[in-house]
Amino acid sequence: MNAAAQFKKALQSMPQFNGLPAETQQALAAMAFQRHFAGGQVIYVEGEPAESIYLLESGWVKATRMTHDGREQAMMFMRPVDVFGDIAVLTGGPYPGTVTALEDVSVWVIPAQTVLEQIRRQPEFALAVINHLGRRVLYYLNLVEDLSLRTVEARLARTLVHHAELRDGQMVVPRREWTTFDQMAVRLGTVRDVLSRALKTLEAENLLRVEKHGIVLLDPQGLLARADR
Amino acid sequence: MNAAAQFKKALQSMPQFNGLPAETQQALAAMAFQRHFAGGQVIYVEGEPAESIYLLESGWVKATRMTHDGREQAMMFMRPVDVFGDIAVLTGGPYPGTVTALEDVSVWVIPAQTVLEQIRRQPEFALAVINHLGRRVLYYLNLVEDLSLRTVEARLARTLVHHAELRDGQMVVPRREWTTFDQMAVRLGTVRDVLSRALKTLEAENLLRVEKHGIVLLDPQGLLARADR
DNA sequence: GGCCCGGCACGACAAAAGTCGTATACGGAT
DNA sequence: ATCCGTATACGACTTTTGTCGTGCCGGGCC
Repeated sequence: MNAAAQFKKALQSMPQFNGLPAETQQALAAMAFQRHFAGGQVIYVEGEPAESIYLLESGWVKATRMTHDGREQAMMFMRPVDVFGDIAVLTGGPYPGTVTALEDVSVWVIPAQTVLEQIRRQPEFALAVINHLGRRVLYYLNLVEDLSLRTVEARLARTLVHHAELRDGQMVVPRREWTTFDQMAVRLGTVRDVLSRALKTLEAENLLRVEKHGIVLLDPQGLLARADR
Repeated sequence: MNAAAQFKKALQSMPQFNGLPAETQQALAAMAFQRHFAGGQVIYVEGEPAESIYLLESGWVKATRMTHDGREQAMMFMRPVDVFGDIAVLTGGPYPGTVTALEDVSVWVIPAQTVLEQIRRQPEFALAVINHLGRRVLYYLNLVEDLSLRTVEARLARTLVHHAELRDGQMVVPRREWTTFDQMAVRLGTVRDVLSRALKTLEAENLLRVEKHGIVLLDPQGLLARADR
């Protein structure tokens, strides 16, 4: 499969960008090129001028912000297929956060100009972008609500249930190589110690069990009950 | 001045929506109608199906989310001229938060259909909407960072400096009728007591002075120094 | 004037979140 | 096997945030 075809396939696997006009797909594919990053590598840094949009084809990344004193808050964790760098390009500003590869990733890099041009040209594409941005806002609304109105324990319970998968009859949140407690804490907007405590608390109540390959949710119902407050 | 002209004037006073194609302005104006709400009145409730976008012409409103137990977090405070209800319409879902009039307000109500149609028809308009949504995301990124990485005191210092106006040689954050400590607390994502304490602390350090007509910033520099951490 | 009520001050307390030091476990490199 | 670095465990402690009760103040209203 040639590069353009591979790119289109990735693009189409995003619900929002499925069914775009052929011309748009073609135009984007023509200008996109692939890049690879190793785990831990920084893809771009907050404040850097935005020259391109990224389409995440494989591997996980995180977008974060940091304070001068080193505390980090994850804005998003992303997995294939998702887009990042979009906000900066579409508002004409610098990147608003830093994106780091959590494992080996491959991305498609699309020049900002190409995207903006297609938005002008293709109303369907513009609508898709609008829809995509709207979802982003919804996501952040939820994040704000979470951070402001819920305890770490509640956030934890909530995201666990949300990310659980069914594996031989059990609800499990699988653990990846890069899923350290530190990373989980960054995602929840806290620090490792606090996360660890919350996990212990829930474990003590037989709501879940922490194993090396993942976190087994023994009582999803009970967890949901803890997901408020 | 007739209604359509008045509407267009309001629309143009938003930087993002200034310079839209005449056809778009006309189409929106043709379908827009005006409504008024008294202070304290709810304009729409979270979860309600979204049938229209609102253009805020006069008065302040807040968009909030609440927990079952009554704690409230402001997503945004808005003043003329701004738009709300947009996210729901553009993503095709229900309203993601509740909007309440803080004082007497007048708004223009624009049917969802009209907006979506113009987006399809006018690339310029689509771009403006995209830009607008991008800014929304940036705003929420900052809010997330604030809530997660800063103390109430730092958030307070930061928003005070940010909203201060110069009045006869002094930096002042004017106080409106509806600006109770409770509302300020909702904005900062905390409760009145905590806000009150933070205010006292800063006052004790001669960084500001709380007066009935507003909060005087005695030392904006010093406040900025407290705006981190 | 007297009354009521919303808004706010203040102090005591409780809970949640964050910090720190030390200790243990495990996996990979030498 | 040993060494070493990363990840985690655990307990003590501090800070921040949230809650509660009481009480004061000032404005509107009868």
